[in-house]
Amino acid sequence: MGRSPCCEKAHTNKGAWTKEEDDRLIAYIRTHGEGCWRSLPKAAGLLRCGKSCRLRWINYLRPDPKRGNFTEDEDELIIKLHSLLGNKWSLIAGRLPGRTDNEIKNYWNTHIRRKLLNRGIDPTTHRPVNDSPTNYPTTTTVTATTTTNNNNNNNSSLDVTTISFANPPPTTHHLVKEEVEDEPKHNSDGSDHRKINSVLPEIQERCPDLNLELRMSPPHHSSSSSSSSSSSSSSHIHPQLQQENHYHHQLLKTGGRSPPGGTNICFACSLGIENSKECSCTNNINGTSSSSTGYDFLGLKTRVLDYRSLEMK
DNA sequence: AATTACACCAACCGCCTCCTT
DNA sequence: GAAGGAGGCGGTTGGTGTAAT
Repeated sequence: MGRSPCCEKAHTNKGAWTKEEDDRLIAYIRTHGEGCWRSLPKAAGLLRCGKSCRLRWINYLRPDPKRGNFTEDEDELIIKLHSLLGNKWSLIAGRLPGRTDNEIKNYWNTHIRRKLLNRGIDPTTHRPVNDSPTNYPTTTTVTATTTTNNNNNNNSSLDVTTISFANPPPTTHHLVKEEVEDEPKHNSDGSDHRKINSVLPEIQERCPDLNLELRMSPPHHSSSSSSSSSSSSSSHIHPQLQQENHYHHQLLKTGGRSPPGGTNICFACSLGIENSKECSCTNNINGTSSSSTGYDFLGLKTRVLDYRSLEMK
């Protein structure tokens, strides 16, 4: 009946981890690296479930510069991401460097929910609490309207498809209003924020409360002129990588907006699942996947599970 | 000072997805 | 293509600390 348990429950410890257990786990992973969580406890001499080891490592033991209180910027970013992604804590965490899904989930449930309720916003729907749900369905009935534009003067004639997932609600939502008010503050560098912004005015007029507008484009080739700064493939990559840290920092300041150059990525990449089979994006070619160079529709880094790239010291 | 209520968060549980055979 | 295993994810629980009465 049912699944076999992931471990021998009768012979495993539960509850809080002791210092000794932590030390053993750290020592083992430092020596052997992550992976094979099922066999890890036995190999490390731990009476713990493999899942428990994984959770302990990811959430608390792995090297991580960021612990402690969330900043106001992070708050707002989480709210925005949650309005777009829902309870996809791992995806949200992937866009908050140094934060874990569990941490964000807990923080959401204890702080942000209350914060939104105090603002008069339903934390689930991100709409005003007194709005009737019958005015605009929140789930399932997704009306995807697509429009295809042949892009002006590009030789590649990029087809950009805009998909609208939300019905137009009757009232203005103040959360989005905040975003609109914030918008001009961060355009001083002349970067390609307009790629998003050019779409936003109409969207926000139609659907000011929940922006699920996604831009889809054909596979982006390195020679495409969509990247205004450079068209050379390999020489184009490294400067972007060099700017990664800068964008990570800008991310929290801007609340996540398009990077300079406005890289086109596929829908899968935009959701941070660029390695999935849904990915039709050629950013993956030559190992330069969008996880290292791409940005999603918020202009946020699409790298997921950043901790994997952390080196053991 | 004692008791109760509340807030926080680490950890567990079960389901889902992906990968391998 | 099917089955099983392993890892990952989201929801939930339970222990602990703190504030309020």
